[in-house]
Amino acid sequence: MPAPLETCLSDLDCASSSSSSSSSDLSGFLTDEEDCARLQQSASASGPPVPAHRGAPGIPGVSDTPRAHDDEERRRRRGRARVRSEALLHSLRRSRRVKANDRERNRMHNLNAALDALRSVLPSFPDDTKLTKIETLRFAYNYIWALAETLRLADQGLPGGGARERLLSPQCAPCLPGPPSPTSDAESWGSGAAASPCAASSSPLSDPSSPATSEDFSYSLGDPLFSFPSLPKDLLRTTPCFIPYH
DNA sequence: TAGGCCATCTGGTCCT
DNA sequence: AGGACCAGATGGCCTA
Repeated sequence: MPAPLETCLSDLDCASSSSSSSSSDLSGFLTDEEDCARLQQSASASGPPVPAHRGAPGIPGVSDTPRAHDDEERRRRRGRARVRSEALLHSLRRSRRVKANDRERNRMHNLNAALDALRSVLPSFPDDTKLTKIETLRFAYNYIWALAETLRLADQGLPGGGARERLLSPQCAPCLPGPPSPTSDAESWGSGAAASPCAASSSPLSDPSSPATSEDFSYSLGDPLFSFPSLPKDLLRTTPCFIPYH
């Protein structure tokens, strides 16, 4: 357990003078434990604060007296100790900052790994373009919505229920990994558009019954279909995702 | 070359 | 008290 910074500081404040035993190894960064150990060693080696020169009453201080010489020496030591203390304090702060940077870097790496995992379960793009972070999030949002909508329609006894048309429309195409499997009910997929804001604003494929081609999936990454709607959260839960934002 | 995206650093704030 | 989280700043790389 590293000693608190305040402890080190208070120790340093008490160190008005210091022996030469505490070398200041400022090259490289020290651990907190090392820093505090050194700081405390420095403080303990210096002893209690040296009282100010009281001088003998009636005897004016003269610089070349032995007492005045001692005072001068103490002042010099105090100055050197302070320089060392500040350097070590800087080193201590630097050390903690480096550790925090390392943790932050690691945290961001974990976040990126999670984003990669998310990309891996999303439909891949025709041109293999790697989605940016924001695109990944928007795409995932849309994709989840499209899948949920498909399930909802299926639960309503509308197998497909026009879902294929909607989902394969230029606006919704990125929400699906590809055309339905050959074993799926092609007829049910091909007919009738469900009443949804998505369907209302989408234009179906020229031939909905045919497998979607890469051209069917053509879109630009900057397309508004990837946008989050700028709507309140509660509205987001019930509103299809394809609301452009500008 | 401007603009977008990204990684990293940094200091502040919140949480355990 | 220390770590997690967050947002701003900065600089590098890439592309239209």
